Amino acid sequence: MTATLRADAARNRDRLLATARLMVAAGDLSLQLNDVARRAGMGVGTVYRHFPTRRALVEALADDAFTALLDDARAASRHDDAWAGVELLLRALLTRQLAEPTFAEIISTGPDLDAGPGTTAHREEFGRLARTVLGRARQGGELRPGLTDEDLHHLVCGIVFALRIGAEPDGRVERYLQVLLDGIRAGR
Amino acid sequence: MTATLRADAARNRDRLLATARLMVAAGDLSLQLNDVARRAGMGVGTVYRHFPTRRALVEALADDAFTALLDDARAASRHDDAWAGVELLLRALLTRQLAEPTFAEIISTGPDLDAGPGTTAHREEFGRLARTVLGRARQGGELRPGLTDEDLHHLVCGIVFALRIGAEPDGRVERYLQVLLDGIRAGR
Amino acid sequence: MTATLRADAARNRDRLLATARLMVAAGDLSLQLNDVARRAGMGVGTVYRHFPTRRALVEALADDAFTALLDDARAASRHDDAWAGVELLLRALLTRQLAEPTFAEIISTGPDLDAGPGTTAHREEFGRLARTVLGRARQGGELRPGLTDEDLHHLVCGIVFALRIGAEPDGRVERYLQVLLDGIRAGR
Amino acid sequence: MTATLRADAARNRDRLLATARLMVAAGDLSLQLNDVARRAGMGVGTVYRHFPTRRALVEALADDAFTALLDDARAASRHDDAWAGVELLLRALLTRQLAEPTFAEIISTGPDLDAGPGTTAHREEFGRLARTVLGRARQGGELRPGLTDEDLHHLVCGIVFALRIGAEPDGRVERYLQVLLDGIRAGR
DNA sequence: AATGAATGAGGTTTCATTCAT
DNA sequence: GATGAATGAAACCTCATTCAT
Repeated sequence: MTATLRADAARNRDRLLATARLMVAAGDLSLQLNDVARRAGMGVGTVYRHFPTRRALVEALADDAFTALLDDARAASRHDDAWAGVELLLRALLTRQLAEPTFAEIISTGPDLDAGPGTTAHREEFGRLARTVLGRARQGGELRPGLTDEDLHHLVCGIVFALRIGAEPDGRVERYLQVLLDGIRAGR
Repeated sequence: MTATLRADAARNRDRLLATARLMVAAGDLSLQLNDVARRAGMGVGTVYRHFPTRRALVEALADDAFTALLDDARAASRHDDAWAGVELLLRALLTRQLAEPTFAEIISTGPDLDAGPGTTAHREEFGRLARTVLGRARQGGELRPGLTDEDLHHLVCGIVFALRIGAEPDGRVERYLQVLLDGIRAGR
Repeated sequence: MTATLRADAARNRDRLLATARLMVAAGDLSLQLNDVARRAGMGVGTVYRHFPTRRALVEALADDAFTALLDDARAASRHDDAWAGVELLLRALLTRQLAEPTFAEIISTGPDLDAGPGTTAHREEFGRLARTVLGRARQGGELRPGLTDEDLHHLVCGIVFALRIGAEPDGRVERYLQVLLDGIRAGR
Repeated sequence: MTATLRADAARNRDRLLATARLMVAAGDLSLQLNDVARRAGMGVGTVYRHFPTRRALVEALADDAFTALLDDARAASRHDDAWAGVELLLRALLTRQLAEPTFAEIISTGPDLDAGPGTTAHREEFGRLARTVLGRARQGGELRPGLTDEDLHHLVCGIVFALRIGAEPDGRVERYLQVLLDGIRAGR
């Protein structure tokens, strides 16, 4: 009984997430809960039960991307070459945002703001991994002095923003990323 | 006669702009027209007469900054040293946005979107000046190859975005700007 | 479950229609939706949910009258005497409009104009029935030649208009109707 | 001095009337004073000075038609044949309204309603003339008994309304007028 | 747990009229 | 007399959220 209900609920949740993902993919980042409900063919109440807030829905949508980023970051932290690690880390932070706009919304926001526990945990874990990766590069003198971990985080988010403006031709991603990497590399 | 009347209208317009500026300074970028009216102590109709649209108000607020930027850009285009010109240009584009968030909103948006004629003219003029400045640097081989004028425009807007995230301590502006300048400079 | 809920919604809809009918009866044909909401003691949103447009409300109000007219027209089309059928038809078209001003509004308007599907269907059905009734009279040579179905429709609406002007004493309805009937009858 | 001013004022008044006539001819019967002012290239205040009310403007626009109708009515009253007089009168009442929609608005309204003195005088004069014309026909037994002067007035306005509905092909005016004339003629 | 109708605050917009200049 | 900016009530409509069923 309860089991069946839970299965139903889980199915609903999945359907909601799928619908929301479609909307985001279609360029609708507003994710108004009424809207999501209608397109998912459910009552608004159901949506509010699963995601009491737009933010909660966004975090749920972003979760996979965040998890994937953590994997990337772990790989980066295990890389032999410190600078290669930095490059892997930043590239991952960049491309995960590009692939999932809701994740960009979450990650380019300060840590506070009524985030769910999962998001907060993810964020902290990412902070730790980034510290590792960037710390190695700093110790090796490969990272331009004066740049904090937050600086790099923000700069990558800035690149994401830059890429969102205007059309999306050619190799902008790679081009902008190289600009950033060259800009943050120590020395000359 | 008409002059005096217009003086009144101009005074109202100025008061509206001042009120709106206060709101922006207080962090309220939404600039809802009825809100502006209430805070300025005027009837809604008056606001709508002067600024039929939020966009119109934003453009009016941004106009001074845009004009100032054009001056900066002209100065940059006259600078003896090509690279110094680039630096002046980008620094101006950055700091004018930081000083006036409404200007950032206008300038980080594509050229189309129902912009007023003044804004469009400004934008075109800026495009010309930027072409001059960046063209010189390109010819001198000082600019990283492959970067278009638009790329640089977008990258600066990205830096603005990066700076808006999180608190605003220390010399972040200078730091990020240097990262950008180093990243876009040609060669080694 | 859903049934009960819908019962509620239906009750609200009915209350709205009743309120609107009172307003019309009181001579207020403007039927502004916020007004209706206030008088019905409901939120505006509720009204807009049921009737997204003044037009939708008017059509709903007119619907009963329209249905009744169709019954009348069917009866007229089955009458043995062709001319009696014409008289029944026109009298019904006249009196239904007098009884329900919103119906007069709908029926005296061209067929196009964003009408709901119900209204359009009614209108078409009425057109068919009228064609039958008037066709019989024409074939029997009882209808003044040269008058189209539309002419008669318009003339009846004109009589409605004539009756709306000035006070409403005596037997004006009957008097004007007889003028019309004599005017459209063939021959001498 | 005052003379010059008056000349100016008169010119303004004429320009306003001309503008309003254009608007009416273009199908805009709303005649919002703001609108008229803008199109006439004058301040609203000027319009309000000349025509304190939409109604005042409408009456001014209708005045010529009303005067012309009085001439027609006088001619009708002098006609040898009583019934021909009736026909002239009603035809004039009909066609003057068709030619000048503002006149239709005035004449199809009850006599009271804050009408200006000119309009009231016109209306009374028309009433007298109509009484003469129709009285003669009644005495000759040519007018269907039971029809009052007001009835005929209203019926003609009804025909105007009927003609306004739908497109305007062929000889609708003549057709509807004949229906009316046959309908109101006495006997069989 | 699911539903979706109801809510109503609050935004945008129009317009007839006034009144300072 | 002429001007037209100012007014603000009031219409219109949307939307996030609640809650009865």
